[in-house]
Amino acid sequence: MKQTKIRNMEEFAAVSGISRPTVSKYFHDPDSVRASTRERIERALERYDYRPNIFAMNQNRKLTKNVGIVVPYLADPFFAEIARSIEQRCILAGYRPSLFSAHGQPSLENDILDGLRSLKPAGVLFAPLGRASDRAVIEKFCRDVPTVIFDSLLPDVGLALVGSDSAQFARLIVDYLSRTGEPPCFFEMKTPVNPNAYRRRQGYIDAMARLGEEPRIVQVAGEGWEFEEIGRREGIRALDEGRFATNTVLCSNDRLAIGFLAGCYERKLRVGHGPECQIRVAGQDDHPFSRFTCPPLTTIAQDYDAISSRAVDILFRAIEGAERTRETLLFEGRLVMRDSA
Amino acid sequence: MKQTKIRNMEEFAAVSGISRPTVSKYFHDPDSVRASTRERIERALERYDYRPNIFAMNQNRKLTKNVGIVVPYLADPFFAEIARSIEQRCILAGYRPSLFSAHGQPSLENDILDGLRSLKPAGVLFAPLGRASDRAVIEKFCRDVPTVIFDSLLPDVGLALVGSDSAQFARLIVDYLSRTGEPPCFFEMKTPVNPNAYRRRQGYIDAMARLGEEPRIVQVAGEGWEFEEIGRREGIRALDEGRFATNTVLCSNDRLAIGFLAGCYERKLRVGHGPECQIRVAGQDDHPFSRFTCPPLTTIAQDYDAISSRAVDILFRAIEGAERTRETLLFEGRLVMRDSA
DNA sequence: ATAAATTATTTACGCGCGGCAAGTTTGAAC
DNA sequence: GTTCAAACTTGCCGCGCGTAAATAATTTAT
Repeated sequence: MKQTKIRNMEEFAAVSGISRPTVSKYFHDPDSVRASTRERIERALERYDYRPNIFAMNQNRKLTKNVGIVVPYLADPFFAEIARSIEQRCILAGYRPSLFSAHGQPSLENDILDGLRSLKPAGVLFAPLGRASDRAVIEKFCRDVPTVIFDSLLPDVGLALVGSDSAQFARLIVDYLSRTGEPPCFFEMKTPVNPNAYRRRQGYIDAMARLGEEPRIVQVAGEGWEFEEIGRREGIRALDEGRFATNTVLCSNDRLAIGFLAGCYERKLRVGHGPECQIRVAGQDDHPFSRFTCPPLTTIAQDYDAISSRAVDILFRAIEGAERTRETLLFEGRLVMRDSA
Repeated sequence: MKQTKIRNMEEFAAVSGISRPTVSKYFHDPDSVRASTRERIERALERYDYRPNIFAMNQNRKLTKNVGIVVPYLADPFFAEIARSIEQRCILAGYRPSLFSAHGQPSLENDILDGLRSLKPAGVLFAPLGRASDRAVIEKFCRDVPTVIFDSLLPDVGLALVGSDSAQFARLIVDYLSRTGEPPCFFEMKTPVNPNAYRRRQGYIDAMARLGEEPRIVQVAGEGWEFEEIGRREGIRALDEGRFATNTVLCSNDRLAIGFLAGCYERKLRVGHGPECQIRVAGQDDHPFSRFTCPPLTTIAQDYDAISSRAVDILFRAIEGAERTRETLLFEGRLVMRDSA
């Protein structure tokens, strides 16, 4: 690397022997210049440590390479994982992802969308808070910025909806639980933050109906995103009140199940499918921690990879011009049998 | 809000009846203009939906309002939580935080620091990967950009080091465990990713020495950031090989302990301090999930709030001009007694 | 070889704002 | 009413790059 400091594209163009507009074109898309030109630029790039000023670049570009990733709650390892996956894919595709978390707060979600606007993003991958989200704000945002919605599937917004097939999840786990023991009760929050929760409840009801079983839903109080604590505290309460009609509990999601397991432990209930066990517990999501609970949690694994890869794919296709009508993509889950049920 | 679209600061200055340079000054710091002027601008701000072009702003500003937050592994809820806390504080202070995770990969960490440069950040709050970090890269970065290091305290870099007092952590938990039962063995990875781990080991050795006890360190194999899996798998192996000389195990951190608890469960060991229990397990960190393990994990709570608030504080003081020598701030932990020990 | 198509270069301008310097107004203290 | 510093205005340049149009060079096709 030479000592001479390159201050701007002008100087870099000079040392590479190419005109500035062509160099600019190269940085926009390296394949848009002749191979010989590209080689000369890249040779200069190796000798001099130059990179375009990103602020000057984005100032006039019609379409930036910025991509926003917005999740509702980053302290949930599920979202951390999917955000990581999406982030990597964006980088591979040559974009600049920026990660944001609403931290469970609707007002923060609005602020994020608002701030995202000034980044002039080429597109956004957005998992909304859900029920608490400000529909009007999101609708307006999606009208202005190409947005793929994932996880929390708000109807009628964005380029596409990418998530999991709640009905299939429910069939899979309800069938399994019923086949191997008593049919499950469904444990959930009365007013869940996530619209998926409603689909999961309905999925449970339908799956039970298919088996000719009466649905047994146990709804508990609790607000916010501290699912584990709600699962533990309200799970204990429900256990004490004898609200579970069978010895099998299907939790609306893994975090609730993790809390519920802690509650079972506190009440000295043996959890699992062994002969000496008193209760079976299952979750949904395959949360990163669910294999380390005691006992390890039987659950339905979301297809992280498929969701992130398709969401990113759809966004970039849309950005690169392919007009398309709004589509909804639902991926199937996989039964992960562990010891809890 | 009026219909007239404001295209730039010039036009906004016109409708607010203030000159553009003064408006510019206002956006840089609202308190730097006269109260009456500020009021006129803010009235216009309510009527017209204008905000400065962030790219044009940052292009020429000597000091941007950008702040980088870099953590080693965002899928760890500990880092997600502390990142959240830091992020909020930055926003409150009027800065624009950008969050990055190295996802456990040193090359990605380097890329992040590299990319951060082009954001011209006013400052960076940085929790390095630790042992795997590229010292030379980090040193160079810290020379160019005001950086406060937290969590993973790499010596001799950055404006300041903010973290936890490992020696005090060890004294607290070792004293407690020894007072209430057998003195603890220390369970850790042989080649931990985090330099804190070395300090924790040393803290354990010193704390044992103070009590006149021989240190009993159980080191296990395992690379990377999947601590829970390492704790489970290698914990089982160590148990099977009878490597724990006492019935009490202090894990280097909570994630390892969470995995170790899963291993104990698999080996049907009763964990806790009750009379019928066979083994006691403790961790360090007060990981968000540690109160939902079975049994709930006894641990030492890191002072998240103090760490994030002081780190941010130091950074902003430094940015705003107060020259200071490098300082190291270590916060004490708090013993969190739960059922596991 | 020549014509036609593609790709580079030159030239010129604009983006939206920061920042400076010189002059003007404001408002509080005397 | 005067004084005077602080706050404001006017005018202008620069930042680093995008982009467009016209021209020139190169490649490909005929």
